[in-house]
Formats: sequence, structure tokens, C-alpha cells
Amino acid sequence: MDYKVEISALLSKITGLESEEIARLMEIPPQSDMGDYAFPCFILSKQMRKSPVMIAAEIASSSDFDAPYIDSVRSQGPYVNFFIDKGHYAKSVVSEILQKGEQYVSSNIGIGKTVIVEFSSPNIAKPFHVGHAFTTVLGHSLSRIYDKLGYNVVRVNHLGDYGTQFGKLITAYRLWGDESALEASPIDELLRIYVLFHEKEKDDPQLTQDARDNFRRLEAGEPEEKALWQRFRDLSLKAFAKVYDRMGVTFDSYKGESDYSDRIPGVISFLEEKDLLIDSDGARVVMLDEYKLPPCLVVKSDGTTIYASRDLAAAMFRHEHYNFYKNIYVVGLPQSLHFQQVFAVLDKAGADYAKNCEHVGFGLVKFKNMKFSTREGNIVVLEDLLNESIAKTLDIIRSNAELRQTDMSEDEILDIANKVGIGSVIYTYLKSGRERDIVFSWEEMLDFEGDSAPYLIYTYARTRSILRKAMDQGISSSNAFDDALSLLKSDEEFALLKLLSDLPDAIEKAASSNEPFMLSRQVSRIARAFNRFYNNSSILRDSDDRLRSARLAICEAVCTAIKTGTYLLGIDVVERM
RNA sequence: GGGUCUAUAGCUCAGCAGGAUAGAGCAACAGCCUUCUAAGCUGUGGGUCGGAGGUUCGAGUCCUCCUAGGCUCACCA
Repeated sequence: MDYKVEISALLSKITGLESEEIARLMEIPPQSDMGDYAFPCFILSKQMRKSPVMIAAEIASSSDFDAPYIDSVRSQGPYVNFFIDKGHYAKSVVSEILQKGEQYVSSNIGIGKTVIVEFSSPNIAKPFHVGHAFTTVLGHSLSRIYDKLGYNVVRVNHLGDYGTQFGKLITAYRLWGDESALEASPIDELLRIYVLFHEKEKDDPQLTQDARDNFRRLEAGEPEEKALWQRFRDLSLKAFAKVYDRMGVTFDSYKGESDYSDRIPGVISFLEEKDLLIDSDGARVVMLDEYKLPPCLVVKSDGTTIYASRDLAAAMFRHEHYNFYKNIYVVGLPQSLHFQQVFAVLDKAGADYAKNCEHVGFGLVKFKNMKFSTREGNIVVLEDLLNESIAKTLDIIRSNAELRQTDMSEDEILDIANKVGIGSVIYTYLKSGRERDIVFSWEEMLDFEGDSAPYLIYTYARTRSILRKAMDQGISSSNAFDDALSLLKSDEEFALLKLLSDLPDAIEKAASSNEPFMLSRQVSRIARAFNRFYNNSSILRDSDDRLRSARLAICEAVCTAIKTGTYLLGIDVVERM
């Protein structure tokens, strides 16, 4: 039940204010000893011509608060503080979670609505580095979150498989390409010749010209260039698939930039019909002064297309094909002007779906003082980071296994190391607001203590261990469905229950702000509260078997919360570690 | 120069729509494993919330100005 709504209704009778307004004004006190809900009386002081302190005292002394779920009502300064009956609360929260299981965080607010999440979108022929991981991890998590809320989610990998860079690559490959190296390690070989091209290009303008010619031939569909491009693309996709597979990331569409090249004429004629295209130094642009934005370049002076035209084509296609409720672009913050322009062009052209397009930006992944740059070769490849993380996890598991004398098989150990190691990397990207820059450091990326994925997974594994032991001893939480749950009224238990009950709200906030950290924080808080409880009370060893069952029920609820929460972040839990 | 974002503990970050004594994690220091997994828990120290004005009963939160920094400003993506 929703205690806030209930209390607001009671207050409404006393104060005469609308119940909804009261619910909006209600607060959660900063300290638990101040109660569970608080009503600030400032708003009443003007109309009643009394000090808020006096009003609070009057309300608190009212006799209308005799509901069974209210323990007490006290005024403190200008606030009326409500203390919920802990037993009542425990029964309500725990039984709901146990009955609904993982569905307790589900919602149907998204039923019948399609959300497109464009994310990851790596450039073909370039290594998948720790910067790409940001959009991949963010988009993956957002997809799962929207999915959980009932939306129809379309995951789109808008591959960077087009543009002048491919002219460069074709030129470079013909000059310096090594067939066997390409076969053995495609991305490394493509990167090698790409870097080489940029070195040589400085002293040889002919190379630049060749590259442009080759891109033009590619765009014109010349078979030789097309075949090479296709090969680069296939090899790259195969390499990317390995990384996605490791992280459990999937897509519904791999429609990349190249897929839209034949729709560009449609975009241009559409804009021409609306009379929006203007010649400017030989190029064709859409003026956006009324949006206070610089003009958007749609066709270059040499007649070829540019990313803005391809993004326009993609948005138009998605509208026709999916009729989306939301079209989200999980792309780095530096591209925010670009998206503003694209959306503004759509809006100016009268496309009503422009307002449903949203750029979900994120910060830069930096390396000390410099940006990662493919051309300069100062990058950290995601696979290396994952491997390091897994290796470190493996060490810890092995030494723990020895210490605890567990009988885990080598396969199980490897599986755990994989999940914890990869989860750890994922969590690093999702623990703070997405617009923050991440300064890459091995030390911090591989810190497994405190606020980290291993902490969450560890808490889960530990709790599962208790539940397994309980089962072995024939103790069950099932007889806790009666009043035993109302025995859960210690401070630690109560604090934990509040956090559990707030999880669905955290998920909705994560979706509405496209900020998975709203969720990761809540899961982290739950784990911390549980560990506190765990260290303060014995669960299986308590002499009262009703309390024992009730505590086991809390353990189950915590497992459910952590498992679903981490799943929505893209992190797997393990039964033992 | 225009646009935009950021500035909170030594470090990394929270602080939801203004509200009660500004919170976590890491690091530091002091403790807790014959007892359910110590990747854990408890405690201590640490802050003029970048600066100055203003709005308000009340500002880390809203407005203005200033300072510092990031990103960005059409024929790359």
C-alpha cells in the first residue's frame, strides 16, 4: 500500500487542502528518528495567520490519526512527522515482493508504446575501445529498463559504416594491406593501415585525393570498392559480435549509416518540397535561425552526403517503420549540437515526431589529460579491460575458495570470474550521472570494494548461501506469510524494507531521465542496508522460529531486488563467489 | 568571441520538484572473523557547497554578474 497517499487523505480532512497537493508537499525526513513521512506546515501559515510551528502542533494532536498503520504522529518545529507502524510496513512490503517475485518492479506504463534505443554504433574497422563501452553499456541498460516498464523496445546499432574514412581505408589497403594479417586479426590490420595512412597523408596530398575518389566510387556502387568495403564491414562485425556476446548485449537492428544512403534523395526532395534548402557556397543547407542554431549542412558542395543527411533519413525511416513513442540516441555529448540541428530540421519541416526524438548524451572517457584517439593509437581496448578485470577476479576467487574450503569446479570458478569481472566494468560506467566525464584509470576501474558490482554480487551470493543452508535445515520462509512478518521491526530491518519498497520508483526515474545510475544507486543502497542487517542480527541462529522465517523472507526479497536490479543494469549475479 | 555543460570532504561522486544537523564510496586512523561468505561491518577525523550580489519565512538547489575548466561552433563522424 502507498502510505503517503493514505496519510495525505487523512491530512486532507484536517487541513482542507486537496489530497493530491498534500502528497506533493509531503517529504521524507532527513533522519530516521524524525519519522517516515513529514508534512511541512509553512503553506498553511499565511491563510491561518499562525506560525507553522503552532499549526504543526495542532495537527499532530488531532485525534484523527488512529489508522492501524500509523504508530505515532508528532510535531517537531514546523513539521508534522508520521511514524509508520513497522510491523504493518514489513508485512505489506515483504509479502508483496514475495508474491510478485521479479515482477514487483514491473510496470505497464509503456504498454503499446515503442521506444527506439540507438546505441553502441561503433565505427567499422576501428578497435572497440573503452569509450565505445560507455554508449554500449548505457544503451543496453536503458533498453532493459524500458523493457521492464512494458515498452516495446527496438535496439538499434547504427553502425558507422560509411563516410570518407572508407575511401582512406580502401586506398591504404591497396597500398599496404597484408592479406594474411587481415585474415588473422582484422581490426589490428585495418587500424595499422589507417594509422599509416594518416602519417603518410601529411606529406602526400595525392593520398587524400585518392581516398576521396575511392569514396565517391564506393558511393556510386563500383563493384571493386563495394566488395572491399563489404569485406571490411563483415570482418569488423564479426569482431564486434565477440564483445557484445561477452557482455550479453543484443540488437534488433544493425541498420547502419550505409543503409540510408539510398534514402538520401528522398530526404532532399522532402526538404525541397518544404522549400527549406538554401544554397551556400555550393553546399545546400537548412537555416535554423529561429531555433538559435547554426545552419544544418545537408549536401556538401561536391554533391556527396554528410552525417546530418543520413541521420535525417534514419529518423524519417524510423518514424514510418516503427511509429515510435520515443527515439533515443545514446551518443556522446560532443554531438549534442548536431542532434539539436537534426531535430530542428525535422521540426521545421513539420515532422511532429521531432519532439519525440531525444539525444541521450554522455561524458568523455579520457585518459589522464588526453582524449582517446584512434589515429594516435593511445587507446585502451575494451577486451583488454574485460580480460584484466576477469583475471583479477579469478585471483580473488581462487584464494577465497581455498580459504573457505569450497568445492567449486574449475568451470564454475571461470564462470563466476567472467560474470563478476565483466559486471565490474559495466558498473563503473553506470554508477554516476552519465554526463560526467570518466577519467580512465586501471586502479579505479579494477577497484572491487565499496560501491562496485562485486559488492552487489557478493551480497547476493552471501544471501543465497543463507537460503541454501536454510533449505538444508528444513527451515522455510513460507510460514512467514502470516503475522510473523510483523516481527521485523528493528532499525536495520525497517531501513532495508524502505529501500526495497522504493526500488520500482527508482526504475521509473531511471527511465524518465534516461539515467541508469538512479537505479544502480538504489541497488547499492539496498545491498549496504542488507549487509548492515546481516552484521547485526543472526538469521538462521535466532531461537524464535517465526522470526527466523520472517528474516529468511527478507533475504528472499533482497535477492529478488538485487537480481532484478543488476539485470536491468546488464550485470549478472552468481550463486556463490 | 557565440552556444553549452561543469565547479560539493584529500580523491571519485550523490543531493529528486528550494525546506529540519549537506551525504556515500575510496584514501587515513581505531576496532570486529572458535558463530549464517571479512569482495563484509562498526567508529573517528575531514566542508566558508568556486566567488559576489539578489529573490524567499527558508538557497548546495532559483535569478544576475564574475572566475576557472571541459565540450562545441557547416563541407569528418
